[in-house]
Amino acid sequence: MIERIVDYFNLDQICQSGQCFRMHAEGENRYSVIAGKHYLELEQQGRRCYFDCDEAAFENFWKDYFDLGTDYGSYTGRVAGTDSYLRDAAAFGAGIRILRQDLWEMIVSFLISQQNHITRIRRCIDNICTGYGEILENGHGKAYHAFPTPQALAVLPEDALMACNLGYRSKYVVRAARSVAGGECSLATIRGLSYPEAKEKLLQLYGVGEKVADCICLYGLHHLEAFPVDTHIRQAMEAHYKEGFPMERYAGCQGVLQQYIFYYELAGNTLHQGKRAKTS
DNA sequence: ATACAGGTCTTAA
DNA sequence: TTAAGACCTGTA
Repeated sequence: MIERIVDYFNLDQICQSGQCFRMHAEGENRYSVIAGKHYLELEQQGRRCYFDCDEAAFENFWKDYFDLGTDYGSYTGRVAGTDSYLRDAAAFGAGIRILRQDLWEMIVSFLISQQNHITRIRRCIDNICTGYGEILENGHGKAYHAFPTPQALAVLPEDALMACNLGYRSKYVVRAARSVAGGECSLATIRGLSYPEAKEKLLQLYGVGEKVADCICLYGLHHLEAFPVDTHIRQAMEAHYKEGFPMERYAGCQGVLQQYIFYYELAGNTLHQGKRAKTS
């Protein structure tokens, strides 16, 4: 068990921020995460965070995964004092981090994310993992499934994943798997590219458009200049940035700010609706 | 009930 | 180059 004091780190916010679909709430302040072949349970009490793993696993994997070497105050500190909306959003989601997730997992996850609710995205991903992911065992003897490899999905018929409730996204995922397994799309190459180059490569995958490519760049390659624009961000832009979002001012960390805005729109609105539901 | 969800592709002008 | 339609399915 590793204990760390962490600022700008909030597991509940990270879990709900819509970037990781394999992090689950397990109980009061407890969460589990599966990433690659790794499994972790962790718990947070205020600034104290307890990672249920040994020193080596923490130092070699989880520290990087949660981007714990980065001071997020260096991002929030750049927000213009006059931009009260963005300051509110950054304060609201102050514990969010851009996780450093696996590229292949992000390609599949965000192919599935299109025209979909977060709750259902999670279920879809659970389904393909239990259906096609390697079975592993954590330190406590509990079984879990790794994310399916490109090879495991590449051999399926294009509509096979409709059984996992992917709907019309099934063919996107299977074709992406074939591109990667067949070598036309090299993950290793993409990892070495700049943001514009990586995005261009990703756009060649069937089913990957502007928005999904940006999500993959942001969460799977940690290109913080990627700024995915979805329906929520679009609405926020129309409401608060009619002249356009100041990309130049925030050059190099637009993606982090996008995440604050996204979470603020999503979780902020949910809270709002919750209040309304109670009074009506 | 029913519009819409962390969009993209296809087809038609 | 732009614009409408189709697409699976289940939440809100």
